Amino acid sequence: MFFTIDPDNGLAIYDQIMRQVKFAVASGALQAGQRVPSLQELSAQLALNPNTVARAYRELQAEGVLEMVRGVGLEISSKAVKRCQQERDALIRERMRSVLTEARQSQFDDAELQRMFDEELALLSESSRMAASKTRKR
Amino acid sequence: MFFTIDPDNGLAIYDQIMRQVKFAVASGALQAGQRVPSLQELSAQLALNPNTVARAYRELQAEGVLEMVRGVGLEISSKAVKRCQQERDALIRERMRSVLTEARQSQFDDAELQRMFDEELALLSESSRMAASKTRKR
Amino acid sequence: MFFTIDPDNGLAIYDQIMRQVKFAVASGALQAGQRVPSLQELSAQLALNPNTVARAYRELQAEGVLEMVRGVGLEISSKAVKRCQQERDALIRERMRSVLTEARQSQFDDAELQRMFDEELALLSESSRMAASKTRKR
Amino acid sequence: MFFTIDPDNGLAIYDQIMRQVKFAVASGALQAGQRVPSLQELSAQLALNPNTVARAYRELQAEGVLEMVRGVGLEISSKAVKRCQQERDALIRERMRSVLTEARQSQFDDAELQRMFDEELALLSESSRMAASKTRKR
DNA sequence: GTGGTCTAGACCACC
DNA sequence: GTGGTCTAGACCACG
Repeated sequence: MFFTIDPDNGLAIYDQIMRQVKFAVASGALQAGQRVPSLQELSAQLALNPNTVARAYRELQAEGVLEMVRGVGLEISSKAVKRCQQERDALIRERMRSVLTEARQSQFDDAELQRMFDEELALLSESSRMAASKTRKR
Repeated sequence: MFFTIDPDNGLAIYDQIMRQVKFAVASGALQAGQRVPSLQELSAQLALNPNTVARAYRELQAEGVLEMVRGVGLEISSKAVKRCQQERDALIRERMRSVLTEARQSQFDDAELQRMFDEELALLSESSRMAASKTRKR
Repeated sequence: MFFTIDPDNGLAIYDQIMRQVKFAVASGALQAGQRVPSLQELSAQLALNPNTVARAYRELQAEGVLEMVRGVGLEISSKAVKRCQQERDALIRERMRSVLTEARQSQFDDAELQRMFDEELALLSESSRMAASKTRKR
Repeated sequence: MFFTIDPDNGLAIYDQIMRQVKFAVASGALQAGQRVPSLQELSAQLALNPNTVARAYRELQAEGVLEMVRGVGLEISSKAVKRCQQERDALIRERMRSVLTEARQSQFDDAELQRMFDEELALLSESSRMAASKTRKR
């Protein structure tokens, strides 16, 4: 498991950790029942204070994403997977709606929006293709 | 000028004011040279602490969107219009890109994304049509 | 609002604060919309670190008992009252059941239990009467 | 001897073991002089870390409930029975008092409390009757 | 003034 | 070894 933290992100660090855990669960990178890095491990790896990681984990427990196994550590709750996926999908749709709403208010018409959508999608595919070929070369 | 403020928006109130001013400039609702409501007027109208409005206006001055005219008040800078439009367009494109990026990372494929895009756009057109017809009836 | 904290209670201090807030809400001592003491006030009054109080308040927010009003403070959510009452009642009934269950397993019969119940209730009424008369004298 | 352990009980596992041993002594399920399962047996049976069982036994020895008999194992101390019973009774009375106190503070009046008491007792008798008839059928 | 976040480091209970 | 709790004190954003 690798997390990337950006302290200047606007989002609180504990929140970034929470999101990345949920995202990993939703995408299957973290399976139900799988252990999550210990407080000590993760705080060392990310060069953070253990309390910061502890807060993220504590709130993930409160949300039912993580479960504690005494003397062992924290692991992904089996009930969490579906919820994380739904949460992620709802989030994306919500953001899509918000972008389109704002664009419409700014007098963008459908054709312009479709063009912007296509351009960005193409750009994205391009860059992911490049990343993939880069990986292959390694 | 009518602004709508949502205190539970996550965004700071002063930021919401700034965005709405810039948005109004970009869309032509506020023209260059036009006066902006005074601190007292706006804070009273929005039931906000004058400090909050003051901060928004102060930062808009710093960005060159507003200009102080002695004995008159604050008005829209003539240089501001183009910049606000560019800013708005860049912002929307940026957000579109960010949504698509995140969606791709969540294993959405192009077809699904196009479908979601179309659905949300249709929904939006529908609701704006309804709003329009409602307005016509008044 | 007066809270009493016992550091050697077994329960975490932040938990004691949470319970007492919920209890005060359930019993009507704290009304919906009413402000709760600020972090600084309460931590000073209880001689606690502000972080400890902050955690209690943060989790009460997460549970929907408190709501933040920016620049003002935290206040009792209107939706919280009923939930706090139900929570309190369920808790008491649950504990009553647990005591009776354990007593039954220890071969107490109904008559003995009823006697113990009456004795303790009488004792309780006695002591509350004394407290009341003491208060009256002040 | 059958113990039931609930890892998510709030109570520490070693504490649950201690309570159940004392409870069995108080109720006569474990007689004075009777041997208690060995560390290995009990830890295997309950799927627990032997250290956990060891700690429970160690503290029960310190309290004088268990006695080490060389070459034999741990057995129930003869002095333990009365003390366990008293402890149990005091515990139950204490918990009854605590429930009633809290209920009173929550504005329950005597009639309500008596009703809750009767209901829960009836429920309990009901369920124990059902369990008994179930056992008879086997 | 309000709360929010983070760091640093302590002690504890449990396995 | 695991996480849980608390303290002390810093800095920031917001109103």
